[in-house]
Amino acid sequence: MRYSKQREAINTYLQGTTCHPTAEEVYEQVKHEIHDISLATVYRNLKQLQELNLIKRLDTGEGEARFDADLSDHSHFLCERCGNVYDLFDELVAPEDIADKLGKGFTVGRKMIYAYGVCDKCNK
Amino acid sequence: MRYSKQREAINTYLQGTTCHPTAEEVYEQVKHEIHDISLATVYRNLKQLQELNLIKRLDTGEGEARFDADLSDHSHFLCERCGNVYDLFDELVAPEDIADKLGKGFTVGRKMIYAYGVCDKCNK
DNA sequence: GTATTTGCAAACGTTTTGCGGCTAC
DNA sequence: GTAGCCGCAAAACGTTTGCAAATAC
Repeated sequence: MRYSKQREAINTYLQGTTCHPTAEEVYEQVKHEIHDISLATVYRNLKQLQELNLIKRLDTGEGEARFDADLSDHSHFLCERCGNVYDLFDELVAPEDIADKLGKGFTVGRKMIYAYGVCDKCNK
Repeated sequence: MRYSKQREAINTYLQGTTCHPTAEEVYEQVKHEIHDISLATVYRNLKQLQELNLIKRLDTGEGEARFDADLSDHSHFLCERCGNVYDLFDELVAPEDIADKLGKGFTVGRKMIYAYGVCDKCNK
């Protein structure tokens, strides 16, 4: 894989944020630095970074994917009122637990946990 | 809400299957019974049934949503080789546990757990 | 020099919507 | 009679792709 300032900028932005942006949001942010970057390039690089296991893709059910550079085994909480996505670092279930419960012969590579509700700020 | 034979057929089909079909698959199946049903009607009714909490929508990250009439609190395992979706009925985490771990003020309504790997049949 | 990446525009697949006609009640 | 539903076709949406020009090395 060859260097490109576009990929560098996308990766750097994702590494430095905890806000789980969508592709569109990544595009808007990186545009501040690289004015003529295209949305297609953002999508292409997000896909490559996923394949290199440098970022994770979150399919939260909102219609558009979100991206997360934090590779630690954690879950996400989506506030249905404000739309914020919160990290939940307590490991809730280990992949091995899931494999055990599925039964003999199953191999679990990864898991995604999404919780939905109302956050503390919106509950006030 | 008014009765319609289309909605009835969609709901009946979903209640009677455990295969987590996509909208397209629901359409293909229900067409056996109602030959001139349209895909738009399937989508409209799937959305209504969701809103009535009669079915759940699964966003597995495959690009298309799947639908599940089993409302019990369970998880899903997707085999990345054969594409099958398996139910996992052992309750892995309770919503209350998640709320506890998020902290004071958070309310968790529902959660979705998706595990990915290779199933017993494909592992042979 | 050449293989990879880019921006652009067009295409894609899934889902939603506008509309005029039909149906439940 | 009328509000809600239908089928159809077109639009909308997020995402991917084909292409010729630019870039990394």
